[in-house]
Amino acid sequence: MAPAHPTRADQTRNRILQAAIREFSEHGLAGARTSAIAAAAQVNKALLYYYFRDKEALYAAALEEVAGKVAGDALAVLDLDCSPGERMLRFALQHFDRILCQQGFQALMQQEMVRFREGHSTAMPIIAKKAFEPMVRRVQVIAAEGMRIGELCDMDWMQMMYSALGANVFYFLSAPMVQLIAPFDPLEPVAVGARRTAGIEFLGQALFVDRKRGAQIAKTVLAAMPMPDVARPERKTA
Amino acid sequence: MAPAHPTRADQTRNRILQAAIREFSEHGLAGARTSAIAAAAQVNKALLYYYFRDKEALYAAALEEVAGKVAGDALAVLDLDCSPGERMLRFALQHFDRILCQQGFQALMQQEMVRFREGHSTAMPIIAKKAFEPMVRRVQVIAAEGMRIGELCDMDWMQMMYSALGANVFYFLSAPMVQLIAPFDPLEPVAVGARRTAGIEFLGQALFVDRKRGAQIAKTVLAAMPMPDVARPERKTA
DNA sequence: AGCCATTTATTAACCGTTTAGTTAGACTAA
DNA sequence: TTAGTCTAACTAAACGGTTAATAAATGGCT
Repeated sequence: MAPAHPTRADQTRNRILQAAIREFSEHGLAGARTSAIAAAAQVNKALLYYYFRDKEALYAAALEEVAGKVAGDALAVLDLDCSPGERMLRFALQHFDRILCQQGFQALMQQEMVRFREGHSTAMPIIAKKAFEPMVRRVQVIAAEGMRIGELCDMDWMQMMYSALGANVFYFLSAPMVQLIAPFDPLEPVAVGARRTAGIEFLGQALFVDRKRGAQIAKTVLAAMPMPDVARPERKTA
Repeated sequence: MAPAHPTRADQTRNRILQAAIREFSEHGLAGARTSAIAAAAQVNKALLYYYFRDKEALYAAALEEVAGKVAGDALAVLDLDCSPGERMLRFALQHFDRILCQQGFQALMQQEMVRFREGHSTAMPIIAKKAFEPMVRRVQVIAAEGMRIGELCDMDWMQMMYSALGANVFYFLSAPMVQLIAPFDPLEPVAVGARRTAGIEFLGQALFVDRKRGAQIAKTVLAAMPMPDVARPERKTA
């Protein structure tokens, strides 16, 4: 995958891909401009068509790039050596941090889900099978294990996923709207940190048979996984 | 607002608006075609510009139309005459049913949130203030009341909202992907019904101080609010 | 009621710009 | 030299938006 000697061409191709991820996540497939991608990658527009068949192929490649990275990270967390409940909380927290750090990815996926529901989209099936299916399968066995040993409440494992991840997605999804009607900025580090803590503590209360134990594990996980610096100064008004 | 005699012009304008809601929710602002909207509304393209300044103004009008309806429905539920905890569960359930019935609205909002985060969008501030702020405020006082009387767990009320609504949004948002990797279709009525029940029962367990009472109320609410028929046969392959 | 003047609603045809995509050829490192 | 990269210049089509002309209401006046 990653060659020892990234040739000049490889670097160029990658510059294009990174620029594409940015442009597509900000404007969607239809809204993205190929000329903008070329400019951001500092190449001629024709070069996009040298490396990728057309706009849609470039879009699919961008999607695949981010999805692969995400699934890899997630699987690593799910295979840690600790109790199923703790792995679940770690999984949820990592999910939160990923959205926090790579909001581009999240925007990309959201738009693609809408697009796919309408019947367009060809990339989804591929990344679903390749990246997300293994991850979801893993969560399923962990949830089952946690219930079997009496650590986690007996409930549908999918329900557990929806509870664990839904609030994360929704927090960032609704942030722009909350910014407008709340007296604070939900994307400010202090607010993000509070929400991050609250989310995990909530899962500790909601998922575990023993709420005391849930609170304990939540504390452990939060201590073990400090909030990453989000090095994005946001240039909205520019 | 709604005149006793909707004139011919009013009907036309409304046809355009409905067509716009559909087209924009399926393709986004950039992807939507004004000619497609005109065709769907069975009018000449120039009529769009007779009733609305430009494409973006039409988009804003479509957004405002759906947001207004949503907020109205939600406020009605929040003012029912029952305990704060029950109102919260009813609110969450109605939120679920709304997404189920009006998936177009949800797609529209999601895309707009992404768009707004990137700095574009002019419609968001208006619909935020007019439609969503009153709703959120109402939830806040209900949550506070529920905690004060010892019915609901003591937690940040925003956290409560994120938990209650996040899973709903996430369920439908992720449905296209789940369709690809799960052995069942999450949008099939039986799956939707199961998830609907599970979500409310989960909140009954997670939000209430007394889990028994939470389960009881969840059962009551589910009985009082039967799942609506979703009269959308889906024509994806067409 | 019936007729005309004025406004409102609607359309066919068109225009300028933007956009994805192409071509023909130049540069560069082995 | 030559295969692999890369670009300036171009094209054809699509798109948002306009215009000028027409059809349908509306409201007064007799």
